Amino acid sequence: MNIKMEEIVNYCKQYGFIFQGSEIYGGLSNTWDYGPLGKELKENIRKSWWKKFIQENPYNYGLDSAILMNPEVWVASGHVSSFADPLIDCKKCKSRHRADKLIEDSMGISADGWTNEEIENYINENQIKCPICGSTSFTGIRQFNLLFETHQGVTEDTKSKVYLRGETAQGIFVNFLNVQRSMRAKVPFGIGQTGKSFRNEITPGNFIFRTREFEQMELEFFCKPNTDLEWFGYWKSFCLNFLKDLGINKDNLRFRDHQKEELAFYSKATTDIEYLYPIGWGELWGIADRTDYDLSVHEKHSKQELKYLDPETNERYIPYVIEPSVGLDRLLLCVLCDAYKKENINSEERLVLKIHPALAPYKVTILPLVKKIHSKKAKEIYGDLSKYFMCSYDEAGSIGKRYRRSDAIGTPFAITIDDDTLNNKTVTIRYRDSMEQQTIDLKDLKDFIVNKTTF
RNA sequence: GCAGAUGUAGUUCAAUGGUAGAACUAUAGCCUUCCAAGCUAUUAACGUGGGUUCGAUUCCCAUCAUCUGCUCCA
Repeated sequence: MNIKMEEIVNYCKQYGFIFQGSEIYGGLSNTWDYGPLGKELKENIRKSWWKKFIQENPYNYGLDSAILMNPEVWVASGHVSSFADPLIDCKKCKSRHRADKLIEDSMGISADGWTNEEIENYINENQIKCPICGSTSFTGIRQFNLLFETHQGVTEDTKSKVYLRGETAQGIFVNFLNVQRSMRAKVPFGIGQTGKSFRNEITPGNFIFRTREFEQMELEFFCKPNTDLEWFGYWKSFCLNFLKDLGINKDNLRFRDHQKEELAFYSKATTDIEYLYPIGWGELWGIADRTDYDLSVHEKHSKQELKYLDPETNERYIPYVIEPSVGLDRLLLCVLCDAYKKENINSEERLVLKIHPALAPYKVTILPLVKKIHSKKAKEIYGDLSKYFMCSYDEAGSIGKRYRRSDAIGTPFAITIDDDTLNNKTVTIRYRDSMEQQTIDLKDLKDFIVNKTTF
C-alpha cells in the first residue's frame, strides 16, 4: 500500500465524501461529516450488509433499538464498572498508568473496590514508584469513563443520568426474547442491527478509523451451547467472503486471533479480520464468541428469565452468542483505500475509484455529447433513470473531462446522448474500469444498469 | 496522553513587518460528434484569540485542528 492517509482525506474532501466536522468553527477533534457522496457510499455499504446478513439470510432478523437505554443495562453489561478506569500520570516522564494496577503490581495487593481517594493516598503514603522512570511524583487520579453521559429530562440531577450506548449489541440482548417470541424464531437464529454508538476513546484518530461517534453493524447470533465453535468458524468465513464479494483485495485482508491475555472479559475467543490500511494492518471486523455471558448477566441483573425453551427437546437454556461486529465507518475507509487507483492513460494520470458497482454513489452519469443539441434529451433520460437509482448529469467541458470526473468518484457507467439517441433511441454506454464502450437501446438501459449494480 | 511537524483560495505551492502571487480545479461563454485539447472572462485564501508595533499573514504567547511517530484501545 503506497497511498498515504493524507491523500485519502484530501480526496474525500475534494470530491464531497467526508468533511471535517464543525469546520467553520475550527473543527471538533476527530469528528467527520459525510458529504453527498459519502452519504451515498455509506448507505450502500449498509444496504449490502443488511442484504447479506438479514434479507438473504434465513436465520437472521433485523432490529433498530434506541440509543438511550436504561442505565442498568450498562451496569449489567459491565461497561460502567469495567471501563471507568482510574488513570494517573507520572509527572516526570509523563507516562500514564492505571492507578489500581500500579498498586497491584508493586505491592501485590488488590485495590478493587477502593475509592479514588484511597488509591491516591495509598500511592503517596507507600511512595509507589513509576515503573518507567522510578519517580514518585504523580498527578491526581482522573476518572476515565468510556461511556458518554447525558441527562434525560430538563434537570441535570443524577436520577436522570443516562448513557449513550457504547455498542449496539446490548440493545439486541435486551430484546432477545421479544424478537424470539414475535418472530417465532428457533435457535439458532440471529438478530442484527446497524446504528451509532459512542465511546470516549483514549486515543481516537487516523481519520475515520477511530472516532468517538461511530456506526456499528452488529449481528448477535444465538446458538445452542457447545455449538458455538462451529458457528464461530461459520461466521468468520461468512464475513471474509462478504468482504471479498464487495471486491476488497484479499491480499489486504487477514485473520488475526486474539491471544488469551487480550481477550475481553466476556469473550472466550475473538478473531479480527484486519485490513491493510495506509496506517498499516488494523482491525476491521471483530468476530467474538461471547458465550452466554451477556444474556446471563442480564437475566441476573434484571431478574427476568431470558432462557430459551427448545421446542424439540423441552430443554431450557441460555443460548451462546457469536458476534460478528464491524464498524461501518471503518469498512467505508477500507472500501475507499482499496478502490483508490491512479492509472496512466496516454501519459496522463487517471484517478479512478474502482469500487463495486453496488457501492458506487452514482450508478450512472448522463452526458450530452454536445450541450446545445443533446442536453434536452439527456435531461429527460436523467429524469427517467433517477427514479430507480442515483444518477448524475454533467454537461460542462469536453467529453473526456467528464469521463474523468465520473471515474474519480467511481461511477461505473457513463452514457452519452448523441444524434443516435435522437434518431435511433440508442445510447453509448462506457465502462469505468475498461473504458470500453458499446451501444445499447434506450429501452433496455434501466434494467441493464439495475442488474449490473445489484449486490 | 506524550514528542515532533504543519496551518495562506477547493487543491498544491510562493512571497512579504506596510493586508498577498501562481498553477491546477471550479463557474460562465466560444469552439468541439466520445477520453483531463484550445481561447476569453470570473469567483476564491493568511485557523482562532491575545500581545509587541504607528502598522502583524509575517515576530511572541495561548488555543484549536491536522499529520507523523510513540503510547493506548471492547
